[in-house]
Amino acid sequence: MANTREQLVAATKELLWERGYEATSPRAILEKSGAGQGSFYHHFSSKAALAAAALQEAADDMRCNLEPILHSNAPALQRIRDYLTMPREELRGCRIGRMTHEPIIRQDETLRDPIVAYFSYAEQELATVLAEAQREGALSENINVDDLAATLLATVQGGYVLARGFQDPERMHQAIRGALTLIDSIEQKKEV
Amino acid sequence: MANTREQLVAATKELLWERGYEATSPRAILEKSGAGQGSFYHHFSSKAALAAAALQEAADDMRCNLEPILHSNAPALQRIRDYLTMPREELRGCRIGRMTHEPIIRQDETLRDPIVAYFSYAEQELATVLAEAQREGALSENINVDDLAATLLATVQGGYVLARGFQDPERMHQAIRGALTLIDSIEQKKEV
DNA sequence: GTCTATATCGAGATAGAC
DNA sequence: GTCTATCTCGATATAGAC
Repeated sequence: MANTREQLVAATKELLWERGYEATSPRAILEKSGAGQGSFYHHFSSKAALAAAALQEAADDMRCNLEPILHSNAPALQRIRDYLTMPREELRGCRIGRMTHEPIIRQDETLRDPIVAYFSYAEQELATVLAEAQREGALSENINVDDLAATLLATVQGGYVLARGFQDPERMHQAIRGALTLIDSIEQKKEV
Repeated sequence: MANTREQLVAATKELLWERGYEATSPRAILEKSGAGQGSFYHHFSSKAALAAAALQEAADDMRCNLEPILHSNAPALQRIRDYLTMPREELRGCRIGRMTHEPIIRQDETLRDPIVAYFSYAEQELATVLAEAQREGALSENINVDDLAATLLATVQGGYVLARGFQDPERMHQAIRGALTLIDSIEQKKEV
């Protein structure tokens, strides 16, 4: 079947999310995907190659989730709030962010590429929307939008870390609420 | 030697920081510590037990680093800034935070305990200092200090994630700068 | 393209001598 | 308390038939 390959990738996406790279064995991938031993190494040269394909897909998925939120019709600062409050699987962690501490990604460029690509995209997009907010007069021109974009991204990533650490989704919500409060505080209200 | 145990723990602390739990093998611990096979299982019943001891020490170390910064003579909000800008090994990641995505911590309470303890301590301390800032008149009473404490902690944890993802320490600094800007923006200056 | 068999290696732990 | 020998298992990959 031509889509055995797809099933391998799909299974790997799930397992990488749940367990990370180190803890995901070819055996587990075969079981989850229903594929056989031979198929694995026919379609991919190694576990790392399969993981790279899976991570690439995961990053693409995440971009697709982000895109409509940051490009809606809402005022720019509202889109930032929408980003912060979009639904997340707090306890599963970020599919991309959770990979950053795996030893492998320091050695294997192809595995780090999707991570860099996603984070670059997200930071860039957030910064763009923040710049729009400045043009709309909702945000002071003194704010460095690149820095703030990084802060927002970090808050979300750190929110996952806290939620995982405490095994409690509320911990991420708390961090997000704090960020929302800060956004509220610096918003420049229009005269009425 | 009585301190073979200590050397096992010290080596494990390093390896956990560098590679995490899954990727740290007993073999590597033995090599790094210079201890022998027998010593390992004499002093500890399992890899998990040794890791728990090592994590506990790491968490204690981190508390010791935090304590003087958050209890200095500086004004409360300055102590918050000092926390944000304290030196960090950006590319190594957080010894505690990096563990949160390891599958094992969902099952093993003894491994999650030091994580929960450290994060609880940090959030609590940050919230206390923020409340002091409110009493000093530097911070609006409208701010929920628990939420903001979580946000700051998350920013640092997320900063590590970004720095690791990009393999670039500057990414954490960027996130921190954004947070500092937000703190500046909400600070209530005293009349002169 | 997929299957089964097989190979190599290291992980994690135990046993019993010293 | 430490050593060496040993055990079992799974991770990762290869080989060659179908």
